[in-house]
Amino acid sequence: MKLTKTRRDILKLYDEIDYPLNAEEIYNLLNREYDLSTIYRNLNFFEKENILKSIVFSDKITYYYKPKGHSHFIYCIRCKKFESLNLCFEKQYRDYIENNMHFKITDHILYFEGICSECQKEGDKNA
Amino acid sequence: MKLTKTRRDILKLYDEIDYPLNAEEIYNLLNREYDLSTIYRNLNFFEKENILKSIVFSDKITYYYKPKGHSHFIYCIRCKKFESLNLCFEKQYRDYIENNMHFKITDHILYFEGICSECQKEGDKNA
DNA sequence: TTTATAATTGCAAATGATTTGCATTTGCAA
DNA sequence: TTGCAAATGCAAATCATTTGCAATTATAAA
Repeated sequence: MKLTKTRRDILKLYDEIDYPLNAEEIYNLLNREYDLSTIYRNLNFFEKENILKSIVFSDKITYYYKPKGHSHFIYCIRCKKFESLNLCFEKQYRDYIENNMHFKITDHILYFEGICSECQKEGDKNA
Repeated sequence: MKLTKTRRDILKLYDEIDYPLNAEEIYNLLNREYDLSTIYRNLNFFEKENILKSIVFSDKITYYYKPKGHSHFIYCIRCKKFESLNLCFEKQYRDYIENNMHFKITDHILYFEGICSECQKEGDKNA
């Protein structure tokens, strides 16, 4: 892999940020210094290389995150922020699926959506 | 809600089919009798009315399914077919998230992707 | 260090799924 | 049966994402 400035900058972002980002957000976080298509190309590249993983939330936009351990998220549909979910029954699912359904699992996606505690307070005020 | 022929036909489809379908598939299953935009409008309508639920798999296309009990799926990335997953730790997740993270959950998505047992056999032959 | 070259970039234009405007049609309540 | 809001078909628009191409750049070999 050719380590270009664009790639270095994207990866640096993900050193600091452990929640999913979409292409537009990355484009802006890097001060629009690189072409959006270049961002897209690199995100695809990183996904192919298993450096990043993608996920689509209810807004139907693709987000990319750096997988670490069990990466599951809760997405606040009001403030659009993520929290990590540190609870995972993946092993139980995997055992069940592989043993009883004879499926060879390549990927799994789990996320929750809702309203975070902060936004619930806001809601009390505004509602 | 106005029960039009289009809507009746779409709902009839979902009486027989319990796995996710995308707009194009529904359009074809109904013999292209209705406009694609009408299909889309109705799928959106059904989702708003909580009659259908949508999910995006790795092909980045929106699929709609009729939720019944715990609707989780395993998607075969080779033959593009679905199987239902009858195992769900939703309650455990929900309790944890609501009690420890004080999130009010509105939705959750769980699915696995991989290669079904049939396609694994095919793979043996072709590979 | 310079050079060769394949990979990467920027820009503009294309794509594909999905949405929308508008004139016409259709369910359904009165 | 009629009136009207809601739903439809069609064409055009939109939005995220991808692609073609000529110019640039990172890296490995000389």
